Amino acid sequence: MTAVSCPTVIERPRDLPTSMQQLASRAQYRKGDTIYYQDGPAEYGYQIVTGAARECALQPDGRRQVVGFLMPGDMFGFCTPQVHRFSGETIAETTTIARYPRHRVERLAESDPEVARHLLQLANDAVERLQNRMTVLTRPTALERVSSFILYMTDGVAGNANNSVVLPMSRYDIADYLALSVETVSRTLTELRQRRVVELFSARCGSIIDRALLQRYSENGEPRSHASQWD
Amino acid sequence: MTAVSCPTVIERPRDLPTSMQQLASRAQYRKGDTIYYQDGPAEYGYQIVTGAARECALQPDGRRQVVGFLMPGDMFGFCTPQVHRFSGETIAETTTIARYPRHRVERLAESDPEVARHLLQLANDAVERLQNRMTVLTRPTALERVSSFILYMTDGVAGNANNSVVLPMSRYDIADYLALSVETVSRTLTELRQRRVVELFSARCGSIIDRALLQRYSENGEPRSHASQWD
DNA sequence: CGCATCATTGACTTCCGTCAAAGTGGGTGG
DNA sequence: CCACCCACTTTGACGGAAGTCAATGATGCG
Repeated sequence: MTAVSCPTVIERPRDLPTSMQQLASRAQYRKGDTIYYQDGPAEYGYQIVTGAARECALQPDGRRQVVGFLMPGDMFGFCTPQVHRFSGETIAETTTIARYPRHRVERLAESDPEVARHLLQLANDAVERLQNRMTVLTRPTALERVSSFILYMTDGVAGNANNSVVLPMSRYDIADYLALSVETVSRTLTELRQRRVVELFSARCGSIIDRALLQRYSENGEPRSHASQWD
Repeated sequence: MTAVSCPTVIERPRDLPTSMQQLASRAQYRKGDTIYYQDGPAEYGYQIVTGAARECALQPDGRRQVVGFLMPGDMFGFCTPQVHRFSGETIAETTTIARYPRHRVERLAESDPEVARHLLQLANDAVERLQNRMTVLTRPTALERVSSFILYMTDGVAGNANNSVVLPMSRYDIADYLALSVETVSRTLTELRQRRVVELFSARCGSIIDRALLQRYSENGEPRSHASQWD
């Protein structure tokens, strides 16, 4: 069972009030489609039905951050000001997404406390996603970041009791998520493979061989913190 | 006026509904006091009245992250599950904080849509704080991170039209916020001082000499992103 | 006045980013 | 069906930036 210790609390399943579900419409996307644009109007909230997506932030200097990955069941685009802070883009070859008109959801929330509670919950989820990434970004070494990431991608994924790893996103996406160069991501994966901690059947699909070790790697590196000067 | 481009949208002022304000009680803290504990019950939300505080995450391996700094007007501890993900600790010698019982606020939100809206807004603020830090953490060089940080600490601070910089927190706090070593933070500040971009009257107090340059430093470094493979 | 905490500086080493090049695989069109 | 192409992935060599270790300065509080 090995209770997972750190950043990997994911919120995949979500039971919505039917009053809210009824507002949804579905849309099909193909790989690389933009669901919504950064700085564009935030008219809808979304939920992945099948496939996968990513949230990106394009910075003024042209750099790209991948802020989070979205898997089936994940909801996103609800906790945002009038204008999207990120863009949402599909990753998987074909992705189905349920779309909720935000203003109607919000109107519903005014009268239905249960819906309001769910909206707050969605905000919490968004915070959690961000915090997951932050945790990973504070790890000083590439080995720790990549290890964390692999664990993150296996834990909490629906129907994944075993140790299989599926990476729907490219190495570039991973690199921009972990704030590393592609080369470093690739090298680190190779190293994990050579150390027989994971095995990869193909570039994007494999399994964990030694989960405990991976866990240790992800928390590895000597403490470099300056905790509690005042007890 | 040089519109600030990037990570520095802060949300200092906050007009709360009086129905919510009436729930508040005040408390005095001294430097280093813990306002609430990570993994402890989240019974209250808070607002800094005077002084300053930090949110910290202690990781299982013993490392500390400083997740964010809280200045007068900032609200925090509202957007959290039953249990605090962070701890909250005061930084300033004496800090006054308004305390809102969460369950009463939430109960109020069930009947008062305006309060509910404010709660969502607070979630947005939390997201914004996290995203500020994330933006900074993705900057590859220490110069960029420290420059961003200085700008972050001057922009949006109430009543700071000028270029004065006040750093209520220690170098260690800054280091744990930027995920750098203390030495690197110190060295980088020294370098900024030598290049006459900032001046420091004391370790924690100074002013910006060349804001434009600081801005450039904070966005410096060649793009290292892998944007839009599929345009 | 003295100690403890915080801050700075220096020397050395390691890790990662950059540049460059080769390898892989899947999809499309001939 | 095959071949080509393009996007993606991997690997290698090199240099620079930041972490670590160690020591010295500053500052503030008792």
